Amino acid sequence: MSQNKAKARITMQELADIAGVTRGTISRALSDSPRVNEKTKTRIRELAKEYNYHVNQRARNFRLQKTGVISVVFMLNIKSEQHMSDPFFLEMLGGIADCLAEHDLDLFLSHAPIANILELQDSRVFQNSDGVIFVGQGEQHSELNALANSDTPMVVWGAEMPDQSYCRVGGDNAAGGYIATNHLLELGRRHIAFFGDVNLPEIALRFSGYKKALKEHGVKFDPRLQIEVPFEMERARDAIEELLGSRTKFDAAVCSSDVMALSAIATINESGLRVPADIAIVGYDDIGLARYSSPTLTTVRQNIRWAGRVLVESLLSLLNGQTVADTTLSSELIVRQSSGAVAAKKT
Amino acid sequence: MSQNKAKARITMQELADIAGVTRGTISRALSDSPRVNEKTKTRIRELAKEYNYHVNQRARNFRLQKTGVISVVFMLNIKSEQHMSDPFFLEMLGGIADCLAEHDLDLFLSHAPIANILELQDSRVFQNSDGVIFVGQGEQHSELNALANSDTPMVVWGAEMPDQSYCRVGGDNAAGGYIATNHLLELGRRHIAFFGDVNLPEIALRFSGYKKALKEHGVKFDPRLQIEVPFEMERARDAIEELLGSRTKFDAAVCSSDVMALSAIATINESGLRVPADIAIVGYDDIGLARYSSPTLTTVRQNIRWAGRVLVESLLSLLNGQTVADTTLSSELIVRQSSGAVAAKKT
DNA sequence: CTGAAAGCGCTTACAG
DNA sequence: CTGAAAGCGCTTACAG
Repeated sequence: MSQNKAKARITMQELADIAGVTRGTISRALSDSPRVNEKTKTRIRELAKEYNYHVNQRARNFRLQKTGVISVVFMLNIKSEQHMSDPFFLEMLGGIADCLAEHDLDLFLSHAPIANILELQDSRVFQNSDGVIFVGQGEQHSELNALANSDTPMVVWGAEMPDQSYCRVGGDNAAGGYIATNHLLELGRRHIAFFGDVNLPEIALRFSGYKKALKEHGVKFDPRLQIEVPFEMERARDAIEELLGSRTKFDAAVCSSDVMALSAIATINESGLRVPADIAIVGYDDIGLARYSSPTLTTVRQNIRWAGRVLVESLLSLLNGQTVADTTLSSELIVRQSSGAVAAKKT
Repeated sequence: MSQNKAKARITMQELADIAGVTRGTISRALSDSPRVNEKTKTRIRELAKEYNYHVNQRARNFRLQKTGVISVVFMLNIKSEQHMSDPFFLEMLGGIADCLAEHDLDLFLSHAPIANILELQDSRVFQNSDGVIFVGQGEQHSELNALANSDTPMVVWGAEMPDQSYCRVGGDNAAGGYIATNHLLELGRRHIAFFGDVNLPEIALRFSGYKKALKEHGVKFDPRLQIEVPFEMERARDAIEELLGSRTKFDAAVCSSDVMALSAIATINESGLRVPADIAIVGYDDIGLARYSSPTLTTVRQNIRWAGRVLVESLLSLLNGQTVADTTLSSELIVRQSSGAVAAKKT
């Protein structure tokens, strides 16, 4: 803080004057260079402490032409009005932030929904950081490719894509969609809806898993049960209410996120039906709240916090000039009450 | 991105050479200084576009001795293991981020729980930013005072304190505690528990409101019903289970956050009791999820996103050298199902 | 209206 | 082992 008067920050030159050496020596001593005398080092370190001197990191970073900052861009889907406050994003952010902190890196958060990420190229988002983590692909896979091809150090959370130029970390979405659907089929459900926007690559893969499970169980896919439910809560309600009102028969739903599942449960309850007795629900993500909702949520677990760590470590390797392979995190079904496999302890 | 080869970034000097002027003129033209010829300005702007030149914001900020960054420090309570992923924090972060974006400011997020904020003085958190927003006071009111007294530009979300040197924005906690308790009393509840850690200034004020309401209704305060429930979910469950196991009679609870309330509801359900029939619950904050839980949550609304904006605007005024008054946002009771005032549409 | 020059606070090859 | 000097990419008084 430059305005800090009480503990006015001293400059490297000033410390050099006090120590009777040049800035170069101070700089080397404080970065523990082998090329400076141990005695001098010790003396300088002590003086630094005494005068409360600390290297100005901004000047250092500027000189070094690096920022010490990693940008995180959440690819909020504009159409579905997803917010930063979506628990999935926030848990991911937590994992990323913790891991960056361990590496002594700062986190720059890009906020607003982004129409075209290529426009970010000239913004602070890119200029202020050493690399970028994209969470989600939105519908901008080709733009992400373009960025990666222009040598932007970046890593992307999302679905595996053909012709993908960027380093990707993501869940096994096809398997996730499959195990969720399979679980419901094994519980005897036959009219299973799929809630989610299949224009998003991850959701499309889950949808393929859903169809595969149906097929294996000899259940014919009913297109009326594929609902493009948006991630945003209010709009999710509307979509689900519409389905309920349509009288299309369904006894279960595979949702694209836990938030969507919670929204579905609330909407279903209001219509007078019960979860899981009338309609069984499986979520996706296993956000912290999933185990605390009523009923508790059966869901496909993505280890979100760990995913955040993998994203960071992958990016750092990339920045170190290493080649980094994609990572696919396995998907695991967490069985709780909402799918009807476990008896709810009264309700 | 310095590594960006495909669209190699051009420097101001290079653009100056191209334009046949000096850097000074480029600088002035691009910042729309009245001291440069309109024709020259237009020409330079066009060249900038043609050569894809954009002012290096980091050099600019360095030169200007400002960062264009605001730090946000969440005063996570270590004891109660509160996480960044707490929806309250995240919604607050959303409000702050949106408002900062409008002012073209970046957001630096400090992550880890902080034992002593004075130690932050020499970290990047402070060095990398023009000002700091603290969300919560934790138990470090005097340290916050010390920081403010050393001229750190800062603003704090929290409770009004005597001898407070910093600019504060916060809810009306005493009123909030009062209206929550009063609501339950008017519904006929008489054994109302208070869940929360009264060592935190905000919670202490809500607790005073709780006691005031009890007194007005002639209900004697029962210390066994004041439970130091931590914010963290797992630990909240433990505390609530203990109360349930103790057989201390209670028919309602005022909670210190919605997350705590959701935790309480889940715990109560598991014990075989029902909300609100057996135990009525009132939360605090009105997080997004409050209206989607089952039962939906009666809660004391804090307009969190707006609060984020007020924090930012207050800090910016401070940075402009203005004197900024504290802000107390009013508290409003949002009545939903969990308090038993509204009939749940079946359960 | 525009140029020449200093300087923000560091780091690091180059000498010695 | 340490110093003198250049330079990261800008902005802005000071001249003219």
